[in-house]
Amino acid sequence: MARPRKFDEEWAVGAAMRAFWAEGYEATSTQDLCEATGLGRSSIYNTFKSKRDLFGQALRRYVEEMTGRQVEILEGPLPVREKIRTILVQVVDDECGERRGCLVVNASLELGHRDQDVAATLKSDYDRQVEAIRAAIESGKLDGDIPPDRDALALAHFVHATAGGLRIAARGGADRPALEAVVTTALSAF
Amino acid sequence: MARPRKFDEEWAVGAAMRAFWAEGYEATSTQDLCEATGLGRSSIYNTFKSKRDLFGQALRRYVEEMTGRQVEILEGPLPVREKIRTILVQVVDDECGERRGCLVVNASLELGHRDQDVAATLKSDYDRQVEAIRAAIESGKLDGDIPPDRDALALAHFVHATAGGLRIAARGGADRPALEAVVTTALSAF
DNA sequence: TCCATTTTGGACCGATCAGTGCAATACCCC
DNA sequence: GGGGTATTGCACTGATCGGTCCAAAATGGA
Repeated sequence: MARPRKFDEEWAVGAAMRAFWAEGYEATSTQDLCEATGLGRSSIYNTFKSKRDLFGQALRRYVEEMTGRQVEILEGPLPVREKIRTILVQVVDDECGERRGCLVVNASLELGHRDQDVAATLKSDYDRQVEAIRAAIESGKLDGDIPPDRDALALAHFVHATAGGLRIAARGGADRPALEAVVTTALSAF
Repeated sequence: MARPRKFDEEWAVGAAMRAFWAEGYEATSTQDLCEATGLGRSSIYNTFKSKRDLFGQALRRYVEEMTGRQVEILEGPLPVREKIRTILVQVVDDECGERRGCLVVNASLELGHRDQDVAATLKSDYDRQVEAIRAAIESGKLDGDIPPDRDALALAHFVHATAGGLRIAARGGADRPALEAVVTTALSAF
């Protein structure tokens, strides 16, 4: 009936996600998006409503992948303290090694306060992460790994905040030993 | 000898600081800076080398004021746990109340990885903050408020990271009870 | 008062921004 | 193999970006 697409939309969202991830929203121009996806401007604007819309899809893709991976760990077989340690160490490795940062953290600061759609995505991802951590801690109580009087929800918020704090600290100049000290100290709160 | 300035340079840096603080570096245009400072473009470029240079001065002003205030608390008369609590609660109030955020956190993510001068300012501020916290904790050991076997430097990195984590969490949608839970939990690590 | 010197306002610069318009293209169905 | 249709490349838009230029204005010293 008509000329078919030369590209896969899902793949394009992934490529855009990596571009936004590396440079941030404002710093990624539509030209950058063309180069990252390999598409022309027309194809991008024909497929996505706007740069903002494409970012929204990229962000949703990101949280789905990343938080999904995190939930896998939290629902896995490790003792709960090891689950938490794994998550925090992953952040440290991320920031010290490939220095990729986190699209959610970047988006929270860059757009969270002025884009309703982004804010909603971030909030629901926040809730999902905290709930997964809380559930893992609760089950840790049943295993006897966590004292039953500890507030699981508070600990979950705490773990999540610690992960964010590690990322900020790394960006602010903290080196790996400093970050590892943060992880060790955070775990001592359990 | 020559025509005198109609404005105070220090005041202009302060006004620019507030503009960058509210909107971020990229999102604050030179036009915004003119309006915030009340100066014309010529005056700004005659006084400061560039937008980047003005930002550098604004950032240094910010860390001097903010970290100075924090050091005052840390060197004050409170018991050390109360010092830490005060600092963390101040972050919570900041984020929940006036929602001003923190220029250091914003700059870390926006410019820390691509501006040498900014990175150096951030790193030296990081070191200054951690050192002040560490010193407070050490003196807390002498007072018997902190067990002497705790690693003061690790705790200092931890406190600093927690403050950053609170800010990220707030931007990501965490409400006040969640942030207060983080503070309480963090203090339980002492 | 007038000169040397600096600041000031505002026009202006080339570059780049997000987004649009359109003609050429390439495909599927008949 | 032609006709209908969605996609594609690319030129183009108006706006805005950071930064420059220059003439007019304003001052203190002579």
